[in-house]
Amino acid sequence: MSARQKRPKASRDRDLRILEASTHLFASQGFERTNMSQVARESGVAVGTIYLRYPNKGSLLAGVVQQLESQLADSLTRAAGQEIPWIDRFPLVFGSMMETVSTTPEMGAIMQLAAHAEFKGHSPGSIIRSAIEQIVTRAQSDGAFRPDVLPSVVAAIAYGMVEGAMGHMMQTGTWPQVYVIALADAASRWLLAT
Amino acid sequence: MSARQKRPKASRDRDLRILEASTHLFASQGFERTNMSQVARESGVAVGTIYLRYPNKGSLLAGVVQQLESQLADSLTRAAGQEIPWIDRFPLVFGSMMETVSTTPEMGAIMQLAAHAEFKGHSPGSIIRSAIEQIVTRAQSDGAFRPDVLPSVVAAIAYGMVEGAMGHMMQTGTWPQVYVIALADAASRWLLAT
Amino acid sequence: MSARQKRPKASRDRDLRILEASTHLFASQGFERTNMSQVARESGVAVGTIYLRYPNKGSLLAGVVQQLESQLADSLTRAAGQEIPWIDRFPLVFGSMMETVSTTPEMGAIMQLAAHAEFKGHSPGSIIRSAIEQIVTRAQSDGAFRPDVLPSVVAAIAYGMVEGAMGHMMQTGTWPQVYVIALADAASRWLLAT
Amino acid sequence: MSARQKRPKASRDRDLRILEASTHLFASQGFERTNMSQVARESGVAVGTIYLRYPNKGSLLAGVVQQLESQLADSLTRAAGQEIPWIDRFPLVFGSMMETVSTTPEMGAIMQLAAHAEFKGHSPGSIIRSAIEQIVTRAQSDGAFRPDVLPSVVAAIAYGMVEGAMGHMMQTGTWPQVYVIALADAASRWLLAT
DNA sequence: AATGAATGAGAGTTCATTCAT
DNA sequence: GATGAATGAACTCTCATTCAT
Repeated sequence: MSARQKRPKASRDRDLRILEASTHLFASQGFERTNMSQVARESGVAVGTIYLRYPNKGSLLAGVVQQLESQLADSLTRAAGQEIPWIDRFPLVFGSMMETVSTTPEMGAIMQLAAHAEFKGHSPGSIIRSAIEQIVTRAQSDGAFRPDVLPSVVAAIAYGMVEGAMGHMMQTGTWPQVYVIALADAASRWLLAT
Repeated sequence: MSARQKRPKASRDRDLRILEASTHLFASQGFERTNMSQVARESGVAVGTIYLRYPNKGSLLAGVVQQLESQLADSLTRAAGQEIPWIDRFPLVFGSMMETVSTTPEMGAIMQLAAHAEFKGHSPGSIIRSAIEQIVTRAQSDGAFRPDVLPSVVAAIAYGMVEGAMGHMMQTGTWPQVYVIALADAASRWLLAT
Repeated sequence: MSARQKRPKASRDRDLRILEASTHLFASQGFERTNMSQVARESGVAVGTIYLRYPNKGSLLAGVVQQLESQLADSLTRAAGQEIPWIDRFPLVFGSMMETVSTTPEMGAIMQLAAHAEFKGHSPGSIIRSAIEQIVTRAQSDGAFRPDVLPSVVAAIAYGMVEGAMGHMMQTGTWPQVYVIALADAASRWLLAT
Repeated sequence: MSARQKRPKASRDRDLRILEASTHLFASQGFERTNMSQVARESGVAVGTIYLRYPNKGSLLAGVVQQLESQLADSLTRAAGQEIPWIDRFPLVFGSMMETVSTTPEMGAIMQLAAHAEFKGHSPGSIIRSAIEQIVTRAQSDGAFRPDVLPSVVAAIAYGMVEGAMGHMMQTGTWPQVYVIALADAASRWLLAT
């Protein structure tokens, strides 16, 4: 048992360290200014080891982006799943996102870099947009949201709203709550069935 | 007089050709994959000539971004200045933006690259956000918009909405009008004074 | 006895598989483009196992070259040993060489790579040249060949003739028999005692 | 005049220095062990400058090979053009080749490396073979050579003879004259019309 | 004896920038 | 002002070799 697990564990540790270091470096320096030697140094592995997991620099970024997007999509879906009136759910949903972003400062920066990555089948932001789309669809079938809006278009615009708020927040340092209120306000008036 | 003007004219032509070529190349290939020789070749000038106007590659991108943002901000401000009820102005405002973007295909791509540029005093998107902010402020003082929303926050979120729509449109190829309707709908319900 | 032989047999199998795979890969891709992982994969052994037999990549190539040269030298010596008039022996000798080369397509390619190998005591081609030299010496002492030619020089030049023919044949795809006739013709006139 | 020639001259000097250094390095170390930094250092130019003339390492070797082959083909053609009986021309022809090779020690080594190069339309050795082929054809039409041998096949085999002699000479250090005599002897008996 | 994950030095190539013309 | 040949630091990626298991 210990023999069977020792290698995989060390291996997973390495993987995590590589991903962490990449996230940090890509976020703080951007894609091009980050080089593989830096990632190796910060991960505590050799350059070649990174190439054992990721065939090239672009796919390393893809890994980072996917991980962060999944994380954000999860917190989003969780917040949207609570059984309380939607008018009260909105602040929680947007709050969870803004909070995830403020507590994971890399997230905002990484989202911007997505264009570089080699995404195998999904483009940047698509994981999150798809999560939003599902939430909207369900809310419509529950009769909570207006039926005359297209979930995919709502998802695209709502994702943009959050990104816009995120960007401004990170630039100005404004208190997140301000955006949560504004976002929840906008979304309620826009989407709730009357 | 003619002597004084002849050169400046040729000079301005050169400037424009450099900016056009850069816009095209940055948009289609991204920042890093575009090199100064390409820009020189497409502009019909020598590499050194570009360096007479722009101290480095980053500031060339900054010039491109600034030009495009100003263009977008102009069309936005013009559309928002028409003296018709706001409920009818919204489709025009968003329509003008979406149209500018669809007819200037470089615009969407360039916006994404902004992170690389050396901006002297204003960060990417700020020209547009600032235009929106002015429009909102004026609409509030006219009594047309709810007074209880912060113009700067509205500007950030609204800018995001358009970006989100733009991105989705460019990815899926959906007809712009779909987004214009959705954006105008969302904005009216969110912002108009009741 | 069976216990003592079982392992050696498996071991010899492994050796052969490594040599076969190397021959194939070196011949088709060249020395530098062939890497040890490929050899390991095609041999069905681990990388480390190859290093148990061959201290480094160069000596692996040396092994391959030596094996092929010995094979060619054998067929040469066998053909030259037949008890028929030399005038009839020449076509057989050159025919056997050209045939060995055409039926072992790796041979030609491998000969070219020899420069890279770490040869312990004999340089590329020397096995074959030495076989030719012996044949010439014997033919001279039998009174069949002119006595006024230096066997070592004849060997060098004759080896080159075959190589030249081989190279041309592989490049142009000409029928081997054409070269066999030419080679036998040249050699008879050059070497036979009158 | 001086203004028009100054740059090209400096440029041609550079080209020559690059070619010289490459020839020397490829010959003494082989293709893979020679790296572009070494070539740059020995040429007295920057690495990038080499890439201004040759798009990659392979084409640099191609340039070297072509230059040397042309040189050898020239000396060959010149020697074969003298108006003396063929029986006396052979020693001169082979002598010129062996001499070119002994005085240009890189030549032998470079010939072996040819496989790596990117040849635009002609494969290694083909320049020389083609020169030999022309000589044979003319000698046949002059009635000096036997008409029943194929010039292209003779060229391939004769080229091999010289290569074999060259290789042996360089390995054993034997006096070139020994090979010249043997080669001329072999060629006369093989090719001359009786 | 056999394995194969890990290593890291070293390679070829690019390209922003300079400056003599 | 305009040019573009020259520069060389810096990058990503490869792969022979090792050694703990």
